[in-house]
Amino acid sequence: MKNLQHVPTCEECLANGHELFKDLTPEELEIVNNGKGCSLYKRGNIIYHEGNRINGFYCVNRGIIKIYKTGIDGKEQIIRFAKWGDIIGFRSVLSKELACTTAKVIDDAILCFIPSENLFSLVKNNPAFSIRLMQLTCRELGESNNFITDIAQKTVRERLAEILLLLMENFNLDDDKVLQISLTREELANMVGTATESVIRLLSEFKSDRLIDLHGRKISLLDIPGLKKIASF
Amino acid sequence: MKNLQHVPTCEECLANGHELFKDLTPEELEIVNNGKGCSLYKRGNIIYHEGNRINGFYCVNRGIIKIYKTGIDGKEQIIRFAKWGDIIGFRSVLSKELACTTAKVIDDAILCFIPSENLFSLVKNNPAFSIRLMQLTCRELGESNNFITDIAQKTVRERLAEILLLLMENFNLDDDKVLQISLTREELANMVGTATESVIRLLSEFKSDRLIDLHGRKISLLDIPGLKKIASF
DNA sequence: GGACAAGACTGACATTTGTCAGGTTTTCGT
DNA sequence: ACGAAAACCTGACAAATGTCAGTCTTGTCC
Repeated sequence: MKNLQHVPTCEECLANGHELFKDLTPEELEIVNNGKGCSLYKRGNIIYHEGNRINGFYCVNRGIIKIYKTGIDGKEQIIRFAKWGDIIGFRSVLSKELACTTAKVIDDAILCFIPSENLFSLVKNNPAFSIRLMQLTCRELGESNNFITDIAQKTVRERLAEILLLLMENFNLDDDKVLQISLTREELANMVGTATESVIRLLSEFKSDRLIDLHGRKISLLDIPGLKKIASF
Repeated sequence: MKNLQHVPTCEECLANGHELFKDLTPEELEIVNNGKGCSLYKRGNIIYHEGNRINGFYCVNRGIIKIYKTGIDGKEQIIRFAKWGDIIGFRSVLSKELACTTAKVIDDAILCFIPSENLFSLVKNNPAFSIRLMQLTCRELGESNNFITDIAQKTVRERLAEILLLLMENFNLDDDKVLQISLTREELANMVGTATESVIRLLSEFKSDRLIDLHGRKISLLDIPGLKKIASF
């Protein structure tokens, strides 16, 4: 990957509200900052592959990454997205397993790689960091439990409405109510866990019911309460 | 819950191969052991309810607990089981969230409750414990990713075969190849994420294909390779 | 700007799975 | 051991969703 002209620093992210390293001493922060490697990734680049060993974790400085698992016949199941302030790759490092997901860039991104020795060193020397990291991991585990239950029990229609609302919460709408993340219909289907055509049909239906508007890949959410009702919140 | 005549000790579990407290000093182990409360739970007892605050976590000393989330119309989605050596309830403690699951006893159980102050104290003072707990949590997160992908992509038939094999791995077969966990058809359906009748029909089909045998609630796995083939391992 | 590939859309039809209803068997508690 | 409730089973039918094929539109690259 290309190297950067402006290398992001941990201090900048901290100043912008990044939380993971909030409890680090200045010395610890300097060690992490000096030990990291930051790279620019273009849309479509793979950060790490399912099945590979990862020797560190990544902080997302800009852009959007999709984290997915490849199932039957190579079909993707998107597990989640990562954006500024999120970290990826730590699960396999800490569990001492191979990566069980692939991370792919969907909006041009900058990621900072932090070697696993630095991660383990922080866990060993800074209990406040450990607690914060565990909090993050356990929240992700709770989200997974919700995800499992939704996929198992909700209809595709309910799920699509819910996914649109979750995307709104995570990535916001602009002034025209357009979702600030651009996904193919296939990617939406890979989040819902259904066939691409099912998503296309339901989006058309939502459009004709005036719940959303569609312009190419752009999706405007016109009726949030209506979508919430369908999503069975 | 009833109190016990024989109170299990942490030392006994350690001697039997329990791993979570493996890195504790003798002093730390004594504090945990003295601070815990052990109770007997009968089949059907609830250990903790979804939505409640939990002020500690539980070590399972004997018996089997099902961990489930309640979805639409009160339908359960079983997330996993816990048996001897497993811990439950730590996720909500560490994430500082309410419990997102319910834990219910399916085989009479003994559980030891460890207060959250002791958990946080260990994390603060024993980095090896922290690393071990994080490893455990991250492995569970990896399993969740698999679960999500399977539910989304596999047919109910594939999933049922897979669930039977997972139950075999976790709870073993006896000499007659009978699964050593007793579940209703509804519970199996709540693991697969499908209707009870679908499970019943598929079990009948597996039986007539000589993959399994059924005697009341007892399920014998007769053809492991056949089940693995169906499960798309 | 043009060409081509990828993605989006639609309809027809097939398959899978769920719901409902009724009857049978097993489990559980006394 | 008995009775009641829970669980299991089965068939018919409905609903949801997937697959396939063909056409149209958008995005990307030169």
